[in-house]
Amino acid sequence: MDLVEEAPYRFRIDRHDPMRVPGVVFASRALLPDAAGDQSLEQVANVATLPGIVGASYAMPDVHWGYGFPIGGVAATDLAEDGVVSPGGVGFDISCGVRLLAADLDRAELVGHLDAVMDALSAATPRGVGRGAVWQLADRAELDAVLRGGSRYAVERGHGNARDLDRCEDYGAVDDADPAQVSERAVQRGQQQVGSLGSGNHFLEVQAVEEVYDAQVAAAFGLRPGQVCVMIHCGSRGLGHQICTDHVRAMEQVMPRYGIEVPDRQLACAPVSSPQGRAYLGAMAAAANYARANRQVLAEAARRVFATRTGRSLDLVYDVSHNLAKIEQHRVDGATRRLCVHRKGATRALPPGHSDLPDDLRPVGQPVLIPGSMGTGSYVLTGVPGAPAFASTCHGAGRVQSRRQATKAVRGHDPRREIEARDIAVRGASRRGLAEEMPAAYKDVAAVVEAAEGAGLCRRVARLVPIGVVKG
DNA sequence: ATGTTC
Repeated sequence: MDLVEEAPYRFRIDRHDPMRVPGVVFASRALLPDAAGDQSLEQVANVATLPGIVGASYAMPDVHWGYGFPIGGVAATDLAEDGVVSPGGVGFDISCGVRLLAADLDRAELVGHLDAVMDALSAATPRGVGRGAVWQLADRAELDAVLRGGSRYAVERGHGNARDLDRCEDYGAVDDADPAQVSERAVQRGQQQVGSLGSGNHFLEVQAVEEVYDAQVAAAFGLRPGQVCVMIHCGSRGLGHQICTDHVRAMEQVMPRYGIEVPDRQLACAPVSSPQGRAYLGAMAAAANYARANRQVLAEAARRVFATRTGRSLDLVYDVSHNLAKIEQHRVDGATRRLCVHRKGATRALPPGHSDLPDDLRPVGQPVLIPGSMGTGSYVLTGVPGAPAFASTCHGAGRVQSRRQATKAVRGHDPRREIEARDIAVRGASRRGLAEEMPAAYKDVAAVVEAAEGAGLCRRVARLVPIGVVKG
């Protein structure tokens, strides 16, 4: 793959047939994927062949190999040019994302309570593959209410407060969810998982604000040095996974009908305006709302723990997804166009002044939440004006080892002890689960964030360090 | 990521 370094932290893959647009990779040279074990740059080029794609096929600094599209990829298609939507451009974990809560508590005040808080969070957070959830939905009708209403419905049912919704992307729910496009099997998988963490890289962490880069913006976000926070990273569980599976299959079957050819069958797609495109977007929106409700009720469970064990509250800083496609308006070549923006392992990063931000955040921009690898720290960023890639930035550290490689790499090591040796309390997680998530399996999140900022995608606001982690 | 291979 030929890369042209066209600016600091910016490489170009020149357009060649059948690409419709170039590829653009935002990264330092050191962060570029290793071609030997990772074909994500070929995937960037493959995505550039999609009908209706505009600008470029973009990759964030944490890019790595994924299903069809790279994880860390951003691609926008023009609705007026028969642009397509592709489930592979969203990923299996639809609306997987991050929620950050800030405690009215300083790190020093938590010291004596940490074990009790961690034990209580562990008990209050259903996790791992399979069942167990905070919220027992009454019936299918209530699941449909979750699919339509997301965090708004959760709050309506007592899981949180009205102010929470101002601090959620889309005020807690996306429009146009269509539960009728969610298969019976997806419904069955989703019925008993609202309020569950899942496994893999999903976690609930107690963290502390270690460093503030912009005091004014941090204060507007509700963050101060030394403050205790809770970060939750999870998604739409089996429901989102099943929806992705179902709609990839449906699109594979109809692509010839639309005359669409793609270089990888995992790029299955259909025009946004087609019945299959609309069906996917309706089901995807339902899964997005499910994921938001999931994070809302997990956060509420964490709040109850903090109230009981410390007497302190947890205020929502923000909740944002990093696996989603959205219909958005952007300026392209001097004209405003309606685009289907796919962000897969990429986070929306609205700049200051954006009309979709609530009043108190509009002057400073959207909080962007970046979880690091386990035990290494996380970042809070904000959007910047005039950024490339349709107001998007990175989503995390990004894998450099496959799960299999990571499992092999810990032979002869004790992963739990190595995390605890960093003064981080660990609750839950199998040996293999920890092995797959060890820092060595990931890029350095600090380098990823430096590259994202250097490329003009976002700006650093604060860095958080882990105190305790609850894992599946 | 995932009732970790319909």
